[in-house]
Amino acid sequence: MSYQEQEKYEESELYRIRHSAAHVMAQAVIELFEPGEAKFAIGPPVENGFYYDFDLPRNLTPDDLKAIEKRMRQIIAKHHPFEKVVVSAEKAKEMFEGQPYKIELIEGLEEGGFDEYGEPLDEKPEISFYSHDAFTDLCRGPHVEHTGKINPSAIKLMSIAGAYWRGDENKSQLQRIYGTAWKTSKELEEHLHMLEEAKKRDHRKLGKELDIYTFSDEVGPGLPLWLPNGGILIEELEALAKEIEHNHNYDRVRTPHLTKEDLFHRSGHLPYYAESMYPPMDMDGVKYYVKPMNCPMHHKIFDARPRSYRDLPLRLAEYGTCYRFEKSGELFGLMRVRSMQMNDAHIYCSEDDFEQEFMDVIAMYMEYFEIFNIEKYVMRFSTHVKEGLSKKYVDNERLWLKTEEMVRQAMRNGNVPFVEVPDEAAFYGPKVDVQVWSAIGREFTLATNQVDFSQPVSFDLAFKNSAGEDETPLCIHRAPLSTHERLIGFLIEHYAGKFPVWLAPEQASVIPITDDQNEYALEIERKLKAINVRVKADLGSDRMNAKIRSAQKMQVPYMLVVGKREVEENSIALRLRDGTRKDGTSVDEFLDMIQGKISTRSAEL
RNA sequence: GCCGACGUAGCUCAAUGGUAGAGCAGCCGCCUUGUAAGCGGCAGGUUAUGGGUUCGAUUCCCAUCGUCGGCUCCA
Repeated sequence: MSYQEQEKYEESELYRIRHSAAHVMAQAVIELFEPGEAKFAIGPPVENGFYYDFDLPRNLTPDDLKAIEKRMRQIIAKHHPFEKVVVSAEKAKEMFEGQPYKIELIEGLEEGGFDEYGEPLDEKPEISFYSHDAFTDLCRGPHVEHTGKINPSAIKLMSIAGAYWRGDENKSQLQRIYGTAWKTSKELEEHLHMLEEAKKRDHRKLGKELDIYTFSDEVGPGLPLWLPNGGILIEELEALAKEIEHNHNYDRVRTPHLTKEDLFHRSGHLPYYAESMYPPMDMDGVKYYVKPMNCPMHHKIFDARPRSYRDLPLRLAEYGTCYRFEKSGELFGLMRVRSMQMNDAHIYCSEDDFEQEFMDVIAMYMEYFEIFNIEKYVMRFSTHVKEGLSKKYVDNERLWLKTEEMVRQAMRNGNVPFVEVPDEAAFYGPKVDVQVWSAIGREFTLATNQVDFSQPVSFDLAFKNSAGEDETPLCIHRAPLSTHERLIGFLIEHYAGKFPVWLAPEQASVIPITDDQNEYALEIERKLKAINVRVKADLGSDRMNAKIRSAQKMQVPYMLVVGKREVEENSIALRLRDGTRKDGTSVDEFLDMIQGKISTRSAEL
């Protein structure tokens, strides 16, 4: 669901159904325990369903889930009406005695401060309850008229998960039950089918099947090993990035993986980012850290000699390898790893040049998105919050406000739609991220474009302006192609393994029908290799059908079937990955065609 | 890191308180084939690791490691 659609969803019938289903589920869960034993927290509708969080005397099991679902159907069958009452805060607290989470919510509402997610509210809301059958919940609604409006054959409890109260890892951990609810059983089935289909695109599954990457317990969690096919993807992506960056006047640099501790103190990574860094290693009493980001080293390159305004904007690019100590539970296939190569660059510019440089990066996003046919994404403008200053964010409110306004204006002037998200900035400045979704619906930041007003100061970076005075540059950190890891994880799912020809690890497979055509197949292989096509003649003892099948499974874009006829005609029977056949294609014609597809990075076969 | 589930051959999965079996992949042979699996054979596992219970553990228990579903966090 996009952010824009959220407003409409809250007014929909489906939203009321799901919200009501959450209440029914809560009743069923509470009934499993002695009165007062089960504490319940919140239970909102979410995309495709709902959840409810509980604090229970014991852990729920999958068998409980079945029992809860069964009980829900009984409650639904009784057509209990949902009734709303507005009450005073005192009365509300009285009624929820022994329910600490509810009391906390009521106190939040009473102060007019926060909603059920702990988000600040503009005005003091009324306190209302919704009741059905024997269950009453603090709730602002809305609900369906009665439980019978929930279709008992269109609901399903999906999973049990842990979740922190108010999303705060320092608070108690609750048990969350996720459910899905629809209007009809057909919609439910379609949803479940869609989840199955999504699993087939999961990059962890396809990455294995297509021999792209692997993990080894001995190497370590979150440290992917790229197989040859993955190596090809990386090289193609780097070639693309280098080409585009060349066109946008970037200079390429290279920096080491290790740095002395002091550099990261100066950059602010220590302490702001320390939690995500691998612990230091000690060399003769000096501490070294593996780098979680490339920026400090690029700053030193900027500072390698005195700079003039004539040097600016200075754009330093590097596919830098970084290491971040992500918490174990945060790892996720290729999308969230501990070693990564970033499509990194740092742009040093004057304030006057800022808008143009920032928007040039946004334009670069668009160039890439066109090449990859990426259409579903959201630009997120992440800003600081005052309370985070000196804790999560460098302590300079004036520059935060100033740079945030610069970004806001630049995005508006460029007519780029974005959503603004407070309290998600980098420690050194505001940023615009591109959010995408994995096949299984998990949200990820793909590209990023960040302003940094802090590090240039702490690194004493300066250039002589045209008046001959020292001026501090702004720094833009940007990664339009994300990291190889996350981008490739994303692309595997985006293409469902069917990479465009230019990216495909194996671009063509020559398939002789009998051994008599082996020589001819090798000749075609040679011709293709000569124009740098990744091709293999499949001379194995399998029958042609089996060879086609294995090429199909590896999503090879072109299968060149050659039999007696083709040898005589100096042609190929071309089969595209999508099943299209072009028999009698001349060899020269095919050479031209594949070369064209590759050189233009065509999305078409 | 936290809550929960899971961990059998390269892959997908089966079985059992008496030291495991299939399909695919691999290797060898036969077949010489016209657009998604030709046939036969061989080989492959200290059942993640380390303890414990037991006459006996892969199966039961504990710990560790890893993976997965979430939470937190993020490129």
